[in-house]
Amino acid sequence: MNDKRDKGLESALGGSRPWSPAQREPDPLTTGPEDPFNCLNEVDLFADLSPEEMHAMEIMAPARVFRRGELVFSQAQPVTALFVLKSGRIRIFRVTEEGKALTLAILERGAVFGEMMLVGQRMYDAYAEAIEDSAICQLSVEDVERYLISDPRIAIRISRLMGEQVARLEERLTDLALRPLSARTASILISLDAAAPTGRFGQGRSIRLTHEQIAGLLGATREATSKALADFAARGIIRQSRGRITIQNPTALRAAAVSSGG
Amino acid sequence: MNDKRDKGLESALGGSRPWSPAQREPDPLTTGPEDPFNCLNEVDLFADLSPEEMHAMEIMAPARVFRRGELVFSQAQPVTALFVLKSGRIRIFRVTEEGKALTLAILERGAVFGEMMLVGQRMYDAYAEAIEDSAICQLSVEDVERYLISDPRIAIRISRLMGEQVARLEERLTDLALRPLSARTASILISLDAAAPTGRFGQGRSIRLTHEQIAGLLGATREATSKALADFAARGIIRQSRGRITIQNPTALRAAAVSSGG
DNA sequence: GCGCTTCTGTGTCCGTATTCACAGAACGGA
DNA sequence: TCCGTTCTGTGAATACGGACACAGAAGCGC
Repeated sequence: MNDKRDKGLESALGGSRPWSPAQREPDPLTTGPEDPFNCLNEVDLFADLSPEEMHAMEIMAPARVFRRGELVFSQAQPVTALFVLKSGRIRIFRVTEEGKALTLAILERGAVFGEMMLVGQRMYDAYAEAIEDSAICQLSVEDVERYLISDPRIAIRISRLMGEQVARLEERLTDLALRPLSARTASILISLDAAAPTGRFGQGRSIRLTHEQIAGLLGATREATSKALADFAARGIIRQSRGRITIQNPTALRAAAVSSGG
Repeated sequence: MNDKRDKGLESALGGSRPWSPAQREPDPLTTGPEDPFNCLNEVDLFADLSPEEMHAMEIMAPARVFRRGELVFSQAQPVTALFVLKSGRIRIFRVTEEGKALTLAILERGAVFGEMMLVGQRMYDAYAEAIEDSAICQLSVEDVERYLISDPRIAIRISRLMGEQVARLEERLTDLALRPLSARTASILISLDAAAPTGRFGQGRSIRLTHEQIAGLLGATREATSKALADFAARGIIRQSRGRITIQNPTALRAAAVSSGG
């Protein structure tokens, strides 16, 4: 039975894993402590803290680098900390016994995860994988309990955070239940675009995900997702290049998100 | 476009609505103020309040009766209060433009809803319908803000509540995305049974929902749901009578919930 | 008991999305 | 430049569930 699960996980991770090849990029991860983004700034959750408090927290939060493909947590290494994503991107996903996976979220820099711990929940069956090399700060459970949960300013932020999450999940659930794939694909492109890190300056926004990653978010197969995307591209609604999608015609995309008829 | 939406809602409510026929039951709703369940006891959210505080809140919470089929809130009458379900049952659901509905929850006595308001969210596209005659207390936004959000004891309960909700939603989302209908049906029977109000005394537990209501929770059609249930019944896993399901073989049901193969 | 309504059981047809199976394209590394 | 890997495109067969259409059963009101 454990074999089965492991096999499942392996395929959920995308088949044969290339843990091996060394990284190419100049590795902006190991920049010194003078990094402008010192874990806790830019994180909504801590927005109410004074600079001093922020600094105190930073000291408690050791950063660690995860290579692309590495698991930040899993069932084998369950969540014992609150994570803050300093750089890179993380994919949160769940896996069934059969080895199928659904991506719950793809997080960008500044995101907090492992938040379920904050509200007395376990992260059932959840995995977190670095889809790029990522630097992550961890706050231990003890520190979190001492400094965060007790702080009413933060407590209220936690509530809000959870509330947003509930709203997003309800939306996704109804979409999945009631809308055809093409419409869901359009919807997700819209929200991914909105969430996308504002490209360098001005526009140039683009969604940097592969079809497979998008499929994982949609709860659909890669092939079906590719088809939907190809269709949008053919209609000039989006433009694609390898691992990158740019929205050309937001209006048409919004229309495609509601009307079932393609 | 408004016509369309209204039509959609109507069918989501179950086709031709029987608002008309007067109720039959001896109406336990209009019992006097000495009702043992005075809105706020038995509600987790307020568990930390002292009897005096509880009493103070009760005074602020007028109860109202909703007849079966009535809408507690909708887009037309958006949420402006926190609701506490005193008796009866409420179905929370969402509707798409096309008039398809997904049930987010079916609430039993003691449940709190409209909680999104507590965390600064609107209830987008959400409706609440009484599926039985129900008595509901309402706490106005102002009171909620004054007495609940500011109270750290309650704030922490709110966080927990939202956390549970997130966990449930994530579970449902992955189920819907990755599991076949038969397995989802089994799963939902298990959780409905667990959540079912403990029948009179001892066991005798049973799920009091129609196939259509279950289908609404599953995000499937009534027919497909009926088939799955009929199959379970044929295999002796459950026993059905009109609007009521009893689990006969929990073990087999749990097995059916995981294995995709019938 | 009678009649209406709601609920449940099936049965057929059909459409969307999955599965499986390749082929070509893009990119990175040697 | 060549090679391997990862992505993307597409096609055929299949399956699961949806849509539609009834028929019988169970309650409820009268």
